Parts: sequence; C-alpha cells; structure tokens
Amino acid sequence: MLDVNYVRENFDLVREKLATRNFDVALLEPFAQLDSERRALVRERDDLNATTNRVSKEIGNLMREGKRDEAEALKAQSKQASERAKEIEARLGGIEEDLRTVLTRVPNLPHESVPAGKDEAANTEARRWGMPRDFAAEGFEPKDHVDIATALGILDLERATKITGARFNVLSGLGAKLERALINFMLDLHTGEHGYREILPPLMVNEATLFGTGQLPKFEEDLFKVRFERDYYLIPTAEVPVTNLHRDEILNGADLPLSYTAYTPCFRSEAGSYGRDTRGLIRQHQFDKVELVKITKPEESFEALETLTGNAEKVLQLLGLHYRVVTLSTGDMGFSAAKTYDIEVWLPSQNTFREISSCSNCTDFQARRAQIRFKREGKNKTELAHTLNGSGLAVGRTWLAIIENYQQADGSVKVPEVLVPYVGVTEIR
RNA sequence: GGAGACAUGGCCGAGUGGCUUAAGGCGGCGGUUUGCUAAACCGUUGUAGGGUGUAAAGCCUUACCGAAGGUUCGAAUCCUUCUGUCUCCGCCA
Repeated sequence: MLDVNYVRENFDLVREKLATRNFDVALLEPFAQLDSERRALVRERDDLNATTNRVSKEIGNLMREGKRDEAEALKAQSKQASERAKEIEARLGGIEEDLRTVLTRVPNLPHESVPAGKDEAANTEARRWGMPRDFAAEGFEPKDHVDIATALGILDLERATKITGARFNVLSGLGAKLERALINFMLDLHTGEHGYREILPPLMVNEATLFGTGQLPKFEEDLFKVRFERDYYLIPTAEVPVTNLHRDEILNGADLPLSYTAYTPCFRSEAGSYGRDTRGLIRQHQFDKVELVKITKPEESFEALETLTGNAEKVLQLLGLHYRVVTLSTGDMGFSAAKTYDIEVWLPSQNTFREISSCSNCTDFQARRAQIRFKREGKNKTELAHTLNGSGLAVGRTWLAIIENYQQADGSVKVPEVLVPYVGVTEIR
C-alpha cells in the first residue's frame, strides 16, 4: 500500500510511475475526492465527539452536585451531538471503505533504477555466471528431466496424477533424497554462512497475513483456500508467513536488519497458466522452496537486495549451475515490489534460462499493509521498515536443473560435489 | 467434543456507569547527589488520525483497556457475537 499523504502530494508523479507498471491509472481517479471528503468528515465527527464529551462531563458534575434538573436539560444537547456523530461515522465508514478499495489494489512504485517497459522484453541482464555445458562436444544430445528421472525411477508423474491430479509429482528413492539434500544444503548455507535465522512457519495462514504481504484482496484466485471454520489459505511462498512474523510490531532499530530463511512447501493454483509448462516439474501446484526474508531500515534496503540476491546466487555457484541475473522491468514486476532481480538457471533441454529465484525489495509497501515498524535508538518517531524477499532457491527447479545439467550419456546423473555428503552417493543411476 | 475461568499500557497489577486525563509498582529515558558504580530522590513515559504551525518543536482535539456491534447524556465497567489464552474431562500424533 502506498502512503496516502504521498499520493495526495505527488499525485501526477504517482500516476506516471504506475502507468509504467501496466496499472490502469483510471482507478486512481476517485482518490482526491474520497481523500478530501474523508478528512472533512473526520473533522466534523471529532468536533461532535468533543461536544458530547464536554456536555456529558458537565452532566456528571451537575448530578454530583445534586442539580438534577439542570443535568436533565443538557442531555438533549449531548444526545443530539452523539447521534449526529454516529450518522457521520456511518458515512465515513463508506468513504474509508472506498478509499481502501482503491489504495489496496494499487501496486508499489518502481524504484528509479528499474528499467521502464511493459513486459519481460524490457528486462535487462545484470550479469551471467558460468558457461552452458557443451553436450555437442561430449557427443550426446541432452534429454529433459522428465525422461531422465522417469527412466531412473526417481520421479513418478503418472501416479501423482492418479492420487491427486495434474501439476503434482511424486519423488522416490534418491529423487526424494536429492530434494531433501537440496533443502538441507540451502538452509545450512544461509544459516551457517549468510547469517540468516531459520524459521519453520505454518503452511496455512489467515486473511490478515495475506493482506500484509499483498496477496489479498487482489490475487485470491492464485491461492488454495481451505475449508474450515474460518478462511485459511495454503501459503504460496514462505515470504507470507515469515514477513508477517513481525506484523503489528514496533521493532527496535538496533535489531535491524532481521534476516530469516525458511524451507516450506508452496501451493499455487496457477490460475491463468493452463497451457504453460505443462510438461515436467517447472510449474507445479505444490513445490518446495527455501526462502530468504530481510526486514531492514529504509536506507539499507537496496543494498540489502544486492546482498540477498548474492546469497541466492551463491547456491547456484556452489552447485556449479550456469545462470544469469535479470533486472525486471516496471511492467514485469510483482505487485509489492519496487525492484526485482530474477535469477535464471540454464536448462539444456530448453536451450534457455528459466527463473529459479526472484528477489525483491518491497520497500515500505508490505510494511505499511502489515504495520511493521521500528524506532531508531534515542528517537520517539516510529518509522515503517522495509521488507525484502527472495527464493534461495526454488528447490523443485533446482532439482530438475541438476538432473538436466548433470546428466551423463548413459542416462545416470552425477551428484554435484557439495551435495555428495547430503545425498550419500556420487551419482544416481 | 464437554465443563469452567480469564483478556487493562513494554511488564506486573488496581479499576462493577461520571471526581479516570486508567491508580500503584516494575522497567525505560532525563536529571540531582556521588571519586566510580549502586542506592536514594525529582521529572518523564504508548499508538494512530484530524486541526494549527514555513519546518522541527509545541499547542488543540478524536479514537484506542483482545475484536466487532449494542444500551446510555456518558462505557475499561452493562448486554450480544466473535477471537485468543489458561484449567479439568474425553479423544488424538
């Protein structure tokens, strides 16, 4: 959510910036009217409440002095004020609801360093690490992960479809162990080398939590809703529960930045992507992810984004997987982000890079929704913190990237060296 | 699933309709005293909105005692619903 005062005072600039995000700026049209009406009504209501308070107090004093008749005479005056205040309160409620409807659906403002453009074509490549493996030189044609893993008996898509449906998968044997190895490897790296604290959060969250990180109210169709006494949703990413750890809190400035990492399964309905990535593990309704979250002071957040992205890249470097980092354009970024780097891993079967991590600085956008604030030492003012998150990494996609990039001519898969202690074997055959 | 108790500020805790602007204590912050520390004493203390102010400060004002409604001239206090916590019983990994 954007700052109301900022929107009021910089309306044209806000409009202009939002237009670069493919946001329909016509939706902002009612803002000025609603905002000024709200303030007028608040003022009127508060004045009436002040009258009610003053007269009621007077009534109390008169009663105590035994002047019953005088007290009775004042009641009408007080009653009238409080009734009018209630009427205005009702109107105000409607206005605030409308204003909220507008503001909660407006995306974050892009940072000035973000390339302007309407879609992924405007993304810019920030850097590239490693080289694609030269299969031609090795004299064989790389297969895709479905063929390799199915043949090895470590991936079973057919049975997953039977027991659940499309876009689910069963890993078995060393396939399951490789997944678990990756999770442990990533968590050990981030907690041991990068200074993150490990969190194991709930996988179902309430509406307020999803509002805090920006999934609700606008993107409900992307989520799995659970039937229960009240609405719960399966988390689409650990960013949701972990960022919300500090919802409605005022943190001590000296404790910032906070760095958390969490492994969780993630659940996404993938509404609107029915034809896309239907083969294999790329796009699943349930997948594992190790997430990185940082809560920082405002002046530190963009540097923290570089650090966080670097922490995610380190995983790929240690695994020896070729990748590139892309700065998303204004039109390609997610709702809450002010700046996003996607990390894309090389997939030989597709002869291209595919997203394996998305690292975003959400500035104060989520913090305002979730009321994550802090106080600087010796200061009385509360300030909104900045929140960041990034995959470190998407485990399922890392799994398939390893299968494809480490495949051998005989159909076996070499285990990357850093994973050998975790998997217990040097190759999967 | 059944029975009962409870929810007050950073923490403990008083407050059963108006003299509450939420007592008192602890903690925090500032100060006095002191060779230093401690103790003692004095002062101070939350969040959000609106108004005023060139800005900071300040000043005026509203709301907030788990949440949402209601009764009343007036609600922390009474009523309704919800949420959460605790205790006991049952069930359960």
